[in-house]
Amino acid sequence: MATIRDVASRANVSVSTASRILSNSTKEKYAAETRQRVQRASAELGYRPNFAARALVSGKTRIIAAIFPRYYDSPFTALASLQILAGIEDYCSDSGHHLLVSSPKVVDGALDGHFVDLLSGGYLDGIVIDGHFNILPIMELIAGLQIPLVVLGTHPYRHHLRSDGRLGGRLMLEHLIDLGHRRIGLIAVRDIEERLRGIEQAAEKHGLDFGGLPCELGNFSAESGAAAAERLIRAHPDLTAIVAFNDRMAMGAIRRLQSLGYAVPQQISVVGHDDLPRSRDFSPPLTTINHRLSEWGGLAMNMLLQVMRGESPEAIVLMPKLVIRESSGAVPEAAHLPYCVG
Amino acid sequence: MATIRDVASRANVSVSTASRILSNSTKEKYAAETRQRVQRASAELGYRPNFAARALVSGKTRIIAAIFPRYYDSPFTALASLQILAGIEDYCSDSGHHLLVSSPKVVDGALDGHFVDLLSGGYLDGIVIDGHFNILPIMELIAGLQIPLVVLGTHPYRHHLRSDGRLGGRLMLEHLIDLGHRRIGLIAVRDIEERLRGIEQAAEKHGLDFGGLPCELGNFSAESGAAAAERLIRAHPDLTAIVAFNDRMAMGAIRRLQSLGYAVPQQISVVGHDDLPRSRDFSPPLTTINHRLSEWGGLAMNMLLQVMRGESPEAIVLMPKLVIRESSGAVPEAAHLPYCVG
DNA sequence: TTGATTTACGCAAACGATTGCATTCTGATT
DNA sequence: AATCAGAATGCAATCGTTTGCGTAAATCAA
Repeated sequence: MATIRDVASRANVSVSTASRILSNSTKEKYAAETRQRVQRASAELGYRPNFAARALVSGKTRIIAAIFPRYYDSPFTALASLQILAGIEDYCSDSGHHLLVSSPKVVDGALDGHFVDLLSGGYLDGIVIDGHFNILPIMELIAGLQIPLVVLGTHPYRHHLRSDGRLGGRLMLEHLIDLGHRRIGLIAVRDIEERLRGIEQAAEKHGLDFGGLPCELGNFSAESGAAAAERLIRAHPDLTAIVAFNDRMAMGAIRRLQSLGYAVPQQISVVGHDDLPRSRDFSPPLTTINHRLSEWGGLAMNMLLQVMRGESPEAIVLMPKLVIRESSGAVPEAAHLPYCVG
Repeated sequence: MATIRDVASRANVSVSTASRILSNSTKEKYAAETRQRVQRASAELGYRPNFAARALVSGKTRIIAAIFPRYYDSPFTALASLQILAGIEDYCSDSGHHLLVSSPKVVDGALDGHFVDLLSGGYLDGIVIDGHFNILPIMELIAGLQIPLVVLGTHPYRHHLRSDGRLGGRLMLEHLIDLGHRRIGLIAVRDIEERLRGIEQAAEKHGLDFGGLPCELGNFSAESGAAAAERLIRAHPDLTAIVAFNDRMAMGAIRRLQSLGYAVPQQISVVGHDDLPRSRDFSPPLTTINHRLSEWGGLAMNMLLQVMRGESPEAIVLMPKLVIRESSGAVPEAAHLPYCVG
């Protein structure tokens, strides 16, 4: 590979002259003729500055990392991660940066050496980290290194970006309430506190007894959703609607309900959460909550660039959107009978 | 950040001694006591070698790139890319490397400067590139740079890894033939040559007139699959099976067939291709071809490491697997009637 | 005792860029 | 003629490592 020395000697100038001309330094004046000679020599040799040398003197690598901590065994397998990643990548190259992805294993709060090397070795100019789970050990490490950082998710950090989880919960329940539902079952998941609080909020606002809502736990999977739905409907045959904490569980629930003979949404409505691509093609198409994931990457990257410039951007809290499709409908007439008769 | 100079002076040794001890150079002998002093100083200061300095002298960055060229506007949105990426990431950190992802835009065979910088600037120790589309311009650039490379897909390169597309096609059709189907429609896609050849091969082997198979074109989307299926069944009401070139089109086809009053698989069988995660949960669960994508990342990374060590590993051609589920079944009795009666 | 080895470590030159501080040159001004 | 300003360019230090080679001290063989 041609070095700047080669360019300089081919253009009959000193290395420093070549360097300044090639980096478009406007501070120094150079004769137009000299500029041309250097540019031409550079082009002829196909010169590309060596990135390591540059990084060494400037302290900048133009590399940005997207960190998706891995707690169980799964890396960034979730579709959400991919969407975010794609968004970041887009803006990354637009701003002249390269994107490095890392899924460090966090075992008992200890970070593996390889990952510490990445952060402490000066590889990175900036970081976007998925903070939907516990990232304390990583945050501490980064704090000591002063690397510009943006956190995605609920982790409290000055520069962060998240969706309003509580609003997400509220929208789900209020939608059902608006449709006339009162006997509503929950398929929840541990550690999704905000979403539950949103549901509580909506319940209280509309005079529903939150504590009295039947609730079963799932683990995100379709299978767990199916099982939970079956437990719910067996214990409470009068339910007219179910709120599932994610789309996969909602889909599992719907399939199970259907095979138990319930029509969705004619007899029972189901609303999900996350708006997976497939939720639109599901039958029936799923009513769900969209967290605008496709915007995250761009927004995060934009925020990070600001931090890197030394600015101090405000945290961003995105409003999720209710996506009404066909898995939710008005309360069936029969369901009103108990009220009419009793 | 502490430099090796700090470590050296704290341990009262020269920089070179510190360097050699810290990098576990076995060539030189050092007193056990000296070793300890250096190690301790390093630990106390939290020393981490500066990666740029290292890269500058060694010429190695320990960074590997996964390149997913972007032709239309979509980057690595496809689930397949994600699976592969996850696999690569896994093995990457195991071997002490970091993973950088890049989705260069290729416009009229021209590469953007930012991407050229990445390759020519010495950022990378190795590359895994998705070669399912035309990557000639990128390949040329890499060739001139001598960067160890592994190609994923059909691009002919010494070190490559791909799935046997022809076998994938054969398995689909043979499965249907085994079930007794003879009147089979195709929902194909342009530029997927091998898969079609596999189908042709299977047809001829079993005495079916390949040229006579009804065929409609789709564009990968569920919607296009639905439309193609409708055209097929209207033009050829006697079809008992449909081969779709991917799962999304297969699902679209099934939904459309169902809404047209056909039972799948009782009246008509449908087989897809790719084995998406959702295909298992579809109703009916899809019979499809699995290309073992989850193995790709690991295999590619392993091959790349060999190339980086100067070895010359053989190309790998993976055998896809037929996954039989419930969207395909035996030929309906009625379909045999024409043969019996005629 | 002397010369040859070995052991344990330090000196200093790379690697390829950037950049503060000269230095040279050309006119213009006094 | 001397001085000076500014334009155009070069010198050399620097970033933090690695590594070839040199060297002092200790050990050993004869």
